Amino acid sequence: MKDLSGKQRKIFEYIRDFIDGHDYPPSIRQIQEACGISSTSVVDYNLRILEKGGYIKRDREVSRAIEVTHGGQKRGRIATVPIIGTIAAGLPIPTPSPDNVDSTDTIDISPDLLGNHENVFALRVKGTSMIDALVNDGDVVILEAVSDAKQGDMVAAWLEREQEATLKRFFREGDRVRLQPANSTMEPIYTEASNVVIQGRVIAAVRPNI
Amino acid sequence: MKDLSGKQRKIFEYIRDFIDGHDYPPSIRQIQEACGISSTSVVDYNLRILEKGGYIKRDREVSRAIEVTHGGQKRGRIATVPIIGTIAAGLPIPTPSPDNVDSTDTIDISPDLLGNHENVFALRVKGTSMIDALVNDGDVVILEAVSDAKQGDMVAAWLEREQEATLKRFFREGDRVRLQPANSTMEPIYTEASNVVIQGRVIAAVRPNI
DNA sequence: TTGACAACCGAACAAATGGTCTCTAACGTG
DNA sequence: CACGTTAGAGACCATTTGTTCGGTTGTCAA
Repeated sequence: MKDLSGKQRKIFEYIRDFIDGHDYPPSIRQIQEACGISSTSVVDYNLRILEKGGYIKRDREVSRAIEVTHGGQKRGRIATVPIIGTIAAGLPIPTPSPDNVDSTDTIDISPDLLGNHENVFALRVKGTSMIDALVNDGDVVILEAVSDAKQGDMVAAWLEREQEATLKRFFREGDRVRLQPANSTMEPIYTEASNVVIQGRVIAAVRPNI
Repeated sequence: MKDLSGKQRKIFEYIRDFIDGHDYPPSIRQIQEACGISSTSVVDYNLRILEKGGYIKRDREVSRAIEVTHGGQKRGRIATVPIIGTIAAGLPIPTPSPDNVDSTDTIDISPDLLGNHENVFALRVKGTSMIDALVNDGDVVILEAVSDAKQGDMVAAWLEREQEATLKRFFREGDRVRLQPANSTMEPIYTEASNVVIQGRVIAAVRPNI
């Protein structure tokens, strides 16, 4: 990155930022204007250098055909999941609503982490109360908003009588429910089906910045 | 997605695939050819419908200015991290080398999960032996290849005498080392510094497909 | 039958755009 | 100084490209 002149670095960063903002690359004349260059030939000249250095890739004769390839980062499809609140033992589990989904607090993940689930949201784990689900303070759990669960699903559930939130595997056994911790060395809890309100199905968990 | 004609869906999918392949959008005439349409005006006609339906966004008068916006998925920078092997108690921890990094087994994550670390690789967790690090069978841990650690870093370490891999927080205490599990209810282990080979620093963990 | 309308075709236009050519200026090297 | 290289300026050209306009076809309801 240090074998570039100031002008070249400026061009490179402009292209990168433009793509981030517009989802398509800038034209040569847009680069020219934005970087205060007086001729398209100068832009072309420097783009050749950038291409030779492996910073970008160009398809000749095709407009806006600039591809940024640097830093091991490519561009691809990402899913931006809103983090609508926190989950902790004593707090009710937030549910997605127009009030809290347009927040600026989001997490970007790969779409294949989502499968093809819809109504996906995320919760930040507060405290160590979910440790039997193998998630700790600061972790983020990705959930699908559902109110029913199949056998063995990992769910976020609210226990009415205990007034407590929990993450467990769900097993219906007659008119009772077994809630099994992810950590197999820990004991399950049993309760009546009417005491369990399912708020979402856990589809992934992310632990950032360890 | 069902209020689209066959032709419109074909156009939409072509645009999406083209962007995935080239990192810049196709021109109207490229869409025309690829979808077997006889006139550019038909493409324009259908693009207007797609835009009205919220599937794409267009900047008028600008070539290749098509932005795909659908399914909550946008496009952005992603980091593709190679999964170079598995980590389990009794197995040596793989280290990145040209032999095993160009594999097809990768995981896509958001770059801000990485910070600005370099030499990043990933390991798939096998078995439940890492459960005291709050990671379970099938989880993926993201590591930075380092051979030294600061106080409190979460590291992947190889214990020479025990011939065992482990994920723990690292604390140097004189000529001894304390390895502290992430689960604070579990007990640390103490050993000599010479018995510990640090293979990497854990920077994130992902639990897919719960 | 008529009219409205959606979908499409073919052609043409004007703007946008990439590339190239010539010419300068600065700089270092022998 | 002569020479080559690098960096840039300005003009120009040929495509590429988005857009528009008139016409056509098929469907369906009044």
